[in-house]
Amino acid sequence: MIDPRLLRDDPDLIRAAQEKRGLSTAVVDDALEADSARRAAIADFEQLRAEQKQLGKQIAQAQGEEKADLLARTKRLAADVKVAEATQTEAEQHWRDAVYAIPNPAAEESPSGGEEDYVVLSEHGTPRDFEAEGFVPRDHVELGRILGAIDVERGAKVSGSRFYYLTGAGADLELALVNMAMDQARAAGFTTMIPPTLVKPRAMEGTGFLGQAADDVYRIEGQDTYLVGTSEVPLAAYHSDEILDAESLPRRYVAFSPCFRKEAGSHGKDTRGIIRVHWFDKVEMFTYTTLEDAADEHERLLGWEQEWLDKLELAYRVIDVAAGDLGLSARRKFDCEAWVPTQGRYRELTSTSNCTDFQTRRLDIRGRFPSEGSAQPEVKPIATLNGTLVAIPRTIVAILETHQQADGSVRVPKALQPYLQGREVLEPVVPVDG
RNA sequence: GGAGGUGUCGCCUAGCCCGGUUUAUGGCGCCCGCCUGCUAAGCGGGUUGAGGGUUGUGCCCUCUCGCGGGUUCAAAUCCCGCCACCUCCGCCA
Repeated sequence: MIDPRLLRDDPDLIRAAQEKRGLSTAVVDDALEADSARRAAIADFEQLRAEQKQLGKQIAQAQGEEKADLLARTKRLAADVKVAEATQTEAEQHWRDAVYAIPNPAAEESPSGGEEDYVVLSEHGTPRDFEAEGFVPRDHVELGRILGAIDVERGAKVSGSRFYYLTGAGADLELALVNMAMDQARAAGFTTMIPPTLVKPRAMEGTGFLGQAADDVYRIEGQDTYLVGTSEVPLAAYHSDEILDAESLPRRYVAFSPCFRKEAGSHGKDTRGIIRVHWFDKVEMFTYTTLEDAADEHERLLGWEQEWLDKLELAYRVIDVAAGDLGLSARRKFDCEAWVPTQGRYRELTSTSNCTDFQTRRLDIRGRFPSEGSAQPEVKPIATLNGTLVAIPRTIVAILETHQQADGSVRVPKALQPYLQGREVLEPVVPVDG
């Protein structure tokens, strides 16, 4: 959630932020109204409650007639207290709903506008010119078939559309990528994690996935439990209700986990292959740090993503995602998009978001800081950030298509070879045409 | 899944049976000060978090004893439900 004090003190700032995302400012007025209603209700209840407690103390000491008299008075008061408390509870719920509807204001640097209004920050490597090389590139589905690496037909047979099997070299490729990613993160100081991927509503809501993104989330029938779409969820909720010592920051975690997405509203998009699927495995980086350090950490996460893509010898660009295309929690987001030869365009491979204190406020995660001038430490909000290291299917798509050769084989990037039993090339397992 | 037990302000712990000066006891740890040539010991004080009011920035108030209800003038304490952990049994990879 946004800082409620900021909303109260500078609502115009939040209104401007809503407009930058292309959203209505009505929610800001709703929230302001709910806030003053809430505060009035609190003052009301607290006054009555204080009175009740005072009388209660007197009753404990009073005797006889005096006691009976006090009891009669406070009995009426008790009813009022009950009503005031209910009013307060309701007002706080209203307020919470209103404030929760407001997304994290986008960073000043984030471009205004929607999905198409991103800004390209940099380009790396050169897309291969297959025409100059004299052959027509095969797409990843065809390459996956030739290499015995991807089986989408049987995936659909067993689980439905947007499911697949990784087989043989494909499965080997996933394990190699995961191990390589984990090694890189470990070397950078991340703590490796295998988190649970079924979570309670608190974790889902706390990370901002039950708002506008709720349609994309699998819920377990008959249970208040969800399948996560990213390990960001269990990694953020990991420290919920905790106060972290400032000296322990930044805390960096890297997790391997499956991810589940309904892909509601993407009917007909990317129906071929494994670009957009209901389940995939991912290695995700996650950082808890101070608000002051968050922007720098965001750059570092981007740096690790680029290091990763460089090692895979892919051509990619980095974009600054526009405000209207940010998730609920993000203040700023960078996507790394790799060139996919048969699509003739860049596709998102990794993504890193700075969520500042949006998630930590919802999940009650704070930092304990030594305060200047005072002996007592200070408890303050902290920031969370996340970044993909490797989302398996799309990375496999980019590797197969980018490093394919005319005979249907695929060259293995040098850095990946040690993780693939030293293989330099993935060879076809079926006869190849032309 | 069944039976029993436990859950207190960073950690440990008293209080619960028998509701009311409980402003939740004591210890450990941590912080500040005193003492001291230095360190330790000793002595004194402080130390959950959230929210509201006031702007006198220091003070006042409310909430917080696993969570949620209930009883009562009043709940850590009594009642109901839930959750987590421990022990035993059952089942299971």
